[in-house]
Amino acid sequence: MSERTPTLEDVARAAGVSRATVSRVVNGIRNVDPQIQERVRAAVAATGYSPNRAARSLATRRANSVALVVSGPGEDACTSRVFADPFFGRIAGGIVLSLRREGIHPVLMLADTDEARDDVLTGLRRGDADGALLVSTHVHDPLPAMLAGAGVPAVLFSRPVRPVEISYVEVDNHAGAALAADHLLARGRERLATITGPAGVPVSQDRLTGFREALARHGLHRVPVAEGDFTQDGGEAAMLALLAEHPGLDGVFAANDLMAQGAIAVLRDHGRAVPDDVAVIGFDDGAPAQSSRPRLTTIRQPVEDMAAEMATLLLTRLAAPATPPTSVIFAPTLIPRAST
Amino acid sequence: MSERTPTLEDVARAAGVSRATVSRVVNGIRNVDPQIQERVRAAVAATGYSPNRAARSLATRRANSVALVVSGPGEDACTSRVFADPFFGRIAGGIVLSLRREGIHPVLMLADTDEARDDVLTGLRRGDADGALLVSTHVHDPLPAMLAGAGVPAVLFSRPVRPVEISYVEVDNHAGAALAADHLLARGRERLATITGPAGVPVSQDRLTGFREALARHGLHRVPVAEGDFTQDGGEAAMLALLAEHPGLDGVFAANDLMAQGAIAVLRDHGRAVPDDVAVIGFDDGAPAQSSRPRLTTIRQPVEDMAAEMATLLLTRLAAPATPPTSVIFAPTLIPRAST
DNA sequence: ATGAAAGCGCTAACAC
DNA sequence: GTGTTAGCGCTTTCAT
Repeated sequence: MSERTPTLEDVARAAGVSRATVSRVVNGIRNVDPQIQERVRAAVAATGYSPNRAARSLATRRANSVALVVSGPGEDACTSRVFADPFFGRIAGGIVLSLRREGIHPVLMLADTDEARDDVLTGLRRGDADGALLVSTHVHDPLPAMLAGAGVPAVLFSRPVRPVEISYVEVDNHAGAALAADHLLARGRERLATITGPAGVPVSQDRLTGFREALARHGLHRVPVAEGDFTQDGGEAAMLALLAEHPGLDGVFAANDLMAQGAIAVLRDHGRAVPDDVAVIGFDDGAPAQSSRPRLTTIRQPVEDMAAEMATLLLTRLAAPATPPTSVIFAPTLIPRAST
Repeated sequence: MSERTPTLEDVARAAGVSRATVSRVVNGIRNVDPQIQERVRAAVAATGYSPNRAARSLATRRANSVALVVSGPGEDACTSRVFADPFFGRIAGGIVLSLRREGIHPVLMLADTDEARDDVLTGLRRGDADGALLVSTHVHDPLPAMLAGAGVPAVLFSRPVRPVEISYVEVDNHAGAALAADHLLARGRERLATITGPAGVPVSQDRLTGFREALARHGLHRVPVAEGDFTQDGGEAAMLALLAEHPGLDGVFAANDLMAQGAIAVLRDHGRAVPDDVAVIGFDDGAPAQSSRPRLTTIRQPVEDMAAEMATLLLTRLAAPATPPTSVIFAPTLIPRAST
């Protein structure tokens, strides 16, 4: 009838052994007589024992948890919108699923201001979590460097803008863009243009150069470029600019799906049928691509797999702290749909 | 040069007082001489002290953290998609922001299978987290009842299907639907129809009866109804059915934005201009509503505020465990855009 | 192979 | 007001 949750002590008493022995069994340490092991296991079941995290953490000096930190721009309105980005959702899902196999749950942190970043860093150094999985939407995010500097084990989604000694996962953006170029060309499109992400972001640059180089291999040089910002509105504006300069274009590669959607909307407004008059291809293959009209041909990033790999990389690093930073690059795939 | 993080003991020594006094100052407990308080504060700053969570939890028997549990259907593919739902993202954002003021970060848990639910419950009972914020996408989710039964403090987003003694926040769905009805009528639409969410879900039912009753007040009875499932595809199918039966309709209320988008796509495919021929209004006001073409008129749920309230309710309950379950209902607002 | 005992860093009675 | 002291529940040498 006691409300107290059972402790090691209780199990030990029930099994007629010492706390140390129970601890060994619970933690799967060898050198315990099989007979005793059995007795202890029975006692654990009988008492309904389950180890206390806090006590364990205190003794081992490990939190046994990792932080999932979202480092946004901090423009207030955007702050909570970061989470609403389906892209983040896919990452979170992949991470949760992967971490769960190890029985650990991520702690959600938001690093959207300098103060918040300091708090996150302080917490991590103090050991609130053993390491961090970082999703940065901020171009010049100082957090990766801060974490690396503080020696906090961390893994990024996407290569940092400035080289930092830190692990990360990334899709091969260059190859993905080439896939898009080849696909448009294979569809017989020749007057191509592209809508890029914000300049200065590695992802944008890689997709642009990948696209350009693939076209160059086919003798196409000087492709029209308009800069977007990865939002639908940005895509619309860029498409307008492109159309004004090159009314005869017949194929567009947008550096992400949202901008592709914006481009399609503008094209339709200007009487261009997609894909009959103009073919459009995006990048990501998130929910927007699958529900847009027409369904969007796109370059798929295996986001969930990448997120799972982030978790794996971090856990590996935690298990063997000497492991040097590692990066894993994933292959993109072409998903042909109705927009090309 | 020591790598050890400073402890209370270190601060106490530096300030020339006892651990207890430092603890009091750190925890803002009165009855400490202002002079000494000052000395302690200085020592804290000098040593760079920051309290150890595990030790504190062990001593207070409180984890000082809350769980954010997502209880999905467990159909594997859907599992990680739960997170990709922008709706969940908005909730998560609101919760993180609200919790942060208290210096606490939510622990993300996924309860998508019976086993996972048991694990979550076990962890919560053991005190891994002091309480739970539950977002359930599962219609007949057993978790709310499990939590209530185990006496775990919890707050739900949305009223549970079966009445359970548990706190929750909810938008006034009935009133929201009435807003939609009144708006369509005010726009001069008279041949109305509605696309509902899955039958059996309180949200669906409330929105349907709210819509019906508002129309009835204006003398309109027997409005055509088609059941959807809150997805865009479901909305498309429902719209097709509606159009087949009632080709002359001039206004549609979809129980959420995604279905409204599906409806718009189908209407366009069938040569109906929106809003000229048919006005469409949705519910939620998430990202889809703001980026669809035409921009979607919708009923806004203040999701972020609701999420923040969830956190507040839980923290209140944790501070005063005797507090009975409370529910807070939020007012929806009409957001007129281009689709009506 | 097992047990005894010393902490891990903090809080909370209780004494003064 | 402040200090002393006894744990919180677990891991981990160190003996045996």
